[in-house]
Amino acid sequence: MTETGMPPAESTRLLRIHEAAAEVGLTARSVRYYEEVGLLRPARRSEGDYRLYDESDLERLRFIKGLRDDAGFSLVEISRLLEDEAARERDHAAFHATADPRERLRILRDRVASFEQQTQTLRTKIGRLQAMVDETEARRQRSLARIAEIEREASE
Amino acid sequence: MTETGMPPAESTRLLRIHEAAAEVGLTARSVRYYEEVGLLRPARRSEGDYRLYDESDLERLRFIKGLRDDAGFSLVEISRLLEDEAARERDHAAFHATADPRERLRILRDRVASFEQQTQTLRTKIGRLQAMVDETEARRQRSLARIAEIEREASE
DNA sequence: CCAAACTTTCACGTGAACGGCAAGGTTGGG
DNA sequence: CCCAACCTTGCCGTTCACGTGAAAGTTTGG
Repeated sequence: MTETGMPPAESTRLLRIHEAAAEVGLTARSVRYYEEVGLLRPARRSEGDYRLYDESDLERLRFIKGLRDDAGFSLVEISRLLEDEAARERDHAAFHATADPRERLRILRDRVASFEQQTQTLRTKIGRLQAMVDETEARRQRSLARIAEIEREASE
Repeated sequence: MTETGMPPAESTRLLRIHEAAAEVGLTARSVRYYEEVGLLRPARRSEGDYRLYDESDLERLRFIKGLRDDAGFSLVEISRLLEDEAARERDHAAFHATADPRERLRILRDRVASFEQQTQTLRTKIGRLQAMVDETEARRQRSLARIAEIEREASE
């Protein structure tokens, strides 16, 4: 009996909350909190009610952390962005539930629209940041101009 | 005596806190708070101790609001970015205090370095947002590919 | 099978970023 | 000079995003 012990070599390895949190750079408390406020659907549970996370959960956590830290979105804003994500997941299920190509096309087109909405939100933010960069650049240029001026005067 | 009443036709008109706040889209409470935590140097005061703001104060407030709302920086982060700004202002004073071209050049070069630091911080943030856009774009592309696939199958 | 290490829920605590109110002083038009 | 409409400094309240126990149950290596 050399090959009996392994539970079906599961899809992906399941992590408990501290492992999962560490993996994506969060704390267990944050992860529970995100579930509490509805950013995450309730996680799967072990026999003894421990939360278990798979790779797709980690991806979602990374996405949330990215929006929070990198983009500076509030959890409410993230929640709005993730509603689209949730809709996409529902669509994903619906997609596999039907074999009708017309229906499948409709679902996919919705997904595309949803992605476009998301990039739009992000690009708006990028645009505002870029405006600030431009302004700072302009001020830098003015300083450079004054430097040049002084150097010109000095060389006369 | 037709031209006596005007107090020196001041540099720029001075606004009281509510006017100034409204002008830049903040609340008076926030402005006082920003002063309290050191984001703003204490404002000038009127005879009766009312805070008075000029155009340069408004610029600073707009800058803070931009970092807060557009960039999503915390006040602590903004504070760090504004330390540079404060240094620039000190330099500005020092600049006008000296007539030595060599000294003036040094001050201006510091300013330029400070601006470059600031754009660097903002660009880092833009980069992270761009990465998220790219990822979303990639997912959109995959959906488009599947749409094309289904349409191809349908046309056979 | 037992102890150490992890987990659960519940509940209260905390720092950031203000909101709102009270009790007073200031300004400016009439 | 007066009064309505502003402002001042406290100071307590609130929301968000968690931190930090406490008390109890679960997992796992030895």
